[in-house]
Amino acid sequence: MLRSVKGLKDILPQQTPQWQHIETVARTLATQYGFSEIRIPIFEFTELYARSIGGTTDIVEKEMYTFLDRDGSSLTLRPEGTAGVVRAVLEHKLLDSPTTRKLFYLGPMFRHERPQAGRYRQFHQFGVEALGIDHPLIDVEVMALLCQFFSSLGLEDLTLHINSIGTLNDREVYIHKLKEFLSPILKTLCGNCQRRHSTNPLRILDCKVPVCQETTQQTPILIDYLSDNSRTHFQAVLDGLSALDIAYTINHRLVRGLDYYSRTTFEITSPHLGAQSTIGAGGRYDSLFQVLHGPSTPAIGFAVGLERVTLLLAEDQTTKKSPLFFVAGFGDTGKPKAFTLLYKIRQAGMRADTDHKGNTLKALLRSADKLGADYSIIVGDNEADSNTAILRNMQTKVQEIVNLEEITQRIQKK
RNA sequence: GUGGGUGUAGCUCAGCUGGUUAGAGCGCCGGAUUGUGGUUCCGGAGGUCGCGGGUUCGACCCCCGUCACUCACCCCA
Repeated sequence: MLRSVKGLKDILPQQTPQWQHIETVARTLATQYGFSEIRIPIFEFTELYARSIGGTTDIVEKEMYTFLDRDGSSLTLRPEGTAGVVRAVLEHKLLDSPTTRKLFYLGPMFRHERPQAGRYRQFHQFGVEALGIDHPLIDVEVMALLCQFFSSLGLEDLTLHINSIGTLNDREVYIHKLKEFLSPILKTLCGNCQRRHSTNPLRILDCKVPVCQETTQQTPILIDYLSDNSRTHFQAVLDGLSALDIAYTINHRLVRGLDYYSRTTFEITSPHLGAQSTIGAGGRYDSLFQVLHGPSTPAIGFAVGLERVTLLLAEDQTTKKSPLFFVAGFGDTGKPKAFTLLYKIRQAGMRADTDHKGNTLKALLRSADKLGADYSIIVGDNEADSNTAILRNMQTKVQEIVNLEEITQRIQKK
């Protein structure tokens, strides 16, 4: 049997109402907060991601779906949204208009990871990007939107973790201190962390190995090494969150994985998800524009993993649909008349269906029942001859005879 | 890339320490006379027991390999 590719999921008809709901909430809220939707390509030149995400990150090193185009250029399925948005913004000079500096997107991303609960090779993200605004209150706005998105969906028990990883300079100073502190006790750390010490020392902070957690209790704290600017900014963000009554936890270990982050970083976690507990995360990326040869532009954004959101949502997200009319036509004259009627009802904007195979009233009503019809419209030869139809309420079994010409008008009110 | 768990009907699962025709519930299809569904009753279809090899008189069951799914590590949304 042909199967789907590993790590890819079909979203089946039972689940699409839930997805539509999530997407509607995302679009509505983002719009309320002043963001406009942008739709960018699903693949880009590999260079874009290599440069923006960072050459030593796992994403770039081993998780990208990269392939050669016919002319030999290297293309990559987007592993995240920010890089593409920034590219599009630069390409179309969107920074020049105040109406196109706050953008949001919705769509699939691709990473070649080993699938796991809440982690897929094609997954969907809802993300926002606020560009060109340095003010700490935009950080607060973005986090407020993120929190409101989750609460609108009815998610509970979530924690907003926040930290500041400072500017590149701040971090250099800190990383130096950190390595200095860890050097003498390096042997006590796990093998992974011993390696990280030289490659990516910040990551040691969020190592889950107990020994490492223990020893890193005593390490210098990043926010103690922030420059005055970064520190003031961070404090203003925290004050802003408090002013809005948004609960947060300062998490000194929160260091984002992508190279382009700076200063404010945040993450929302749920205790109900197993190992992949982060459902949304983001932060500032003030230097990304320059990395991509654009003008120096402060920016902040977040991305939400939609599959993880669906895992937290109640299964029975039954969305109310408009009533379904089942047209039950049978007999030599009834059947054709019913088919025209079916078309007319649909043209009038109502939801209607039939069963072409059913030739007896019994079989047709059974089909109506299985399709979950609210009303059946019965057109047998008798009805066809008198130009009428029987309108049957499937729940109450109440029936009435309606003239064929008036039927669409008659049921419009149902 | 590394490790653990699982793999029997469309779905959820049963199948005793290896023993011959592999079962149940749900679902699906059909019937219970003449133009009225859901309930009930009756009947039916549907399975290379993931795949390949081995041990055995005999394997769904034991062994090896392989694939798939799944969870965890790594990392991330």
